[in-house]
Amino acid sequence: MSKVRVRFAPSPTGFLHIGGARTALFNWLFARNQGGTFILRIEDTDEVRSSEESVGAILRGLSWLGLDWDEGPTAYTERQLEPGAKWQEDSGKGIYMPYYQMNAFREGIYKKPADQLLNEGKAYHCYCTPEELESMRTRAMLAKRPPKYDGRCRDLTDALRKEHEAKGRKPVVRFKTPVEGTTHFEDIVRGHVSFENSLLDDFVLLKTSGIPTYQFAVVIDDHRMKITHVIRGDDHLSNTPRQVLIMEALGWGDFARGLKFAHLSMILGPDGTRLSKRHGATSVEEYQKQGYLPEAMVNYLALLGWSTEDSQQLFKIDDLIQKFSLERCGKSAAIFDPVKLLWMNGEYIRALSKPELAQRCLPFLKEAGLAASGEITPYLESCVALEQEKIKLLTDVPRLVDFLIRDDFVFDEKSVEKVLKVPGAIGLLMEIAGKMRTLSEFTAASTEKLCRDYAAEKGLKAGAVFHPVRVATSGRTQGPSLFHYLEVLGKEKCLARIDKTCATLAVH
RNA sequence: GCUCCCGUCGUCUAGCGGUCUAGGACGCUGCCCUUUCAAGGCAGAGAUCAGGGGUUCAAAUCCCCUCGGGAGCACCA
Repeated sequence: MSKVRVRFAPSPTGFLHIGGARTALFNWLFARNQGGTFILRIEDTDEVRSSEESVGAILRGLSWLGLDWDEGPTAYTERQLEPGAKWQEDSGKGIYMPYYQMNAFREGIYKKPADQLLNEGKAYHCYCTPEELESMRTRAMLAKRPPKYDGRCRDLTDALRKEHEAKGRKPVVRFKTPVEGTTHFEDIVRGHVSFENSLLDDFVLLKTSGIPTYQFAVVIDDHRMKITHVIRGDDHLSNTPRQVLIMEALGWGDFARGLKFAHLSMILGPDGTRLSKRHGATSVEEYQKQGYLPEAMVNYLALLGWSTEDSQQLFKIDDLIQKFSLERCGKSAAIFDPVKLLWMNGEYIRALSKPELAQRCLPFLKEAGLAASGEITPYLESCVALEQEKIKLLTDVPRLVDFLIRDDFVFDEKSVEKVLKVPGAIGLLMEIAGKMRTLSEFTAASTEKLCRDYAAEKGLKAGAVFHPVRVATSGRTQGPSLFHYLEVLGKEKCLARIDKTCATLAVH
């Protein structure tokens, strides 16, 4: 049994979206589970839609998710792009370079097999213009027939060929699809799949520019890179017979028969249609910006179309790798549920150690101007820790800890109205402050005892003391555990805040 | 239009002929804990297994049909 080799082969025509990330993840999990090789290949043969920016976004997205590849372009983290430089200039890593298809094209990698098919009469030049093809298609549609190419250039005479050439027409290379027979292949998630060849038309292998089409490049590269399993979205299911046919025509029947496919179900938006921009965030980078943890995203994505027998929900990454299998991938499409992702993110945030959590929050704190020093101080770490169980998104943090860091926090009018602007509130606060001043140890335990004793002494409910203290020191009725944040704030600040509140209130 | 794929609680799913009066998770409801908000604990509502025919002593599980959803049919990938 040869070693597993899988690839994730995105086309750089946009950012890394949720569906692509899921495909990449399943490839990666399978490779890691099997002790195989995970390859990243950039399919940039679309001259007009491919972009430098997209390559960067894909590399960045994969890195963020922790999906490292064994062969492919140099990782984003190892190679920051200098201005003006191109990702494709990167030599990458691995023994089957290049991993950018346009680089392979420049090296003439696709020309040889195309010539072979041409010479053996398994492919031919087609001189039809886009206009001719278009009218062919509309006529077929009107006649209620499948919009297929009719094969008119299959047996072009030399004279006709010369005539086209004389007019300056550049040919494409078309594959001579067998008109009869059935093409079979094995799919790990779908089982045995077969298609009638008669349904397929003579599709294009090489464009007029000489650049290969997806169908052709994929076959050449999968063979070249000795891929053993093709794991991709099931939107490619009906492309598969074409690819198998090409392999057989090239004499790679053994390779074709050994190749295993796994067509993963699609991910849909909440309304059951294909996930798109109008469903909100669809790129993994947007989720990063919104404060999701990559490990939560990975865990959530793994559960979209894959499950264990006991429906386990939370997985440490090593656990996931160990339990993952293609056989347990489902066939039906799954709807992406942002609510469950959010829950899972909270789970992962709660599982983080305090220093780690603070570190993850740093970019968001900086952005909000709450990390003056630019790094995590012990004080900042304590502030974040106070809110840990409440955090669903890292972007929640600045809002949550703001009052602990800035002394000019704003008071919530409703809270002030309800809790402080009541008879006796100022007196109570001043007395509490007076007692606090005498405290030698200013801890959660000591301040709590102080407040409880005071309440008992005055015959008040504990809440009647706690709430004014909370609003006086934080500006609102909602927040972390009162005495714990008082301890973090420290005696001096607490007293200053209570005094200031009393002074302000007394004026009105 | 043609071809292919899919169809279990609102959602992700377990189930691979009897152990299913269909299990788990998110969400939802209630209760408990509690200084607030969360978190946590407990309980509950929620699926005649898309519908209809078969096969079988026995079907969510096997077969057929219908319906519904999705995908593909480019010199895009």
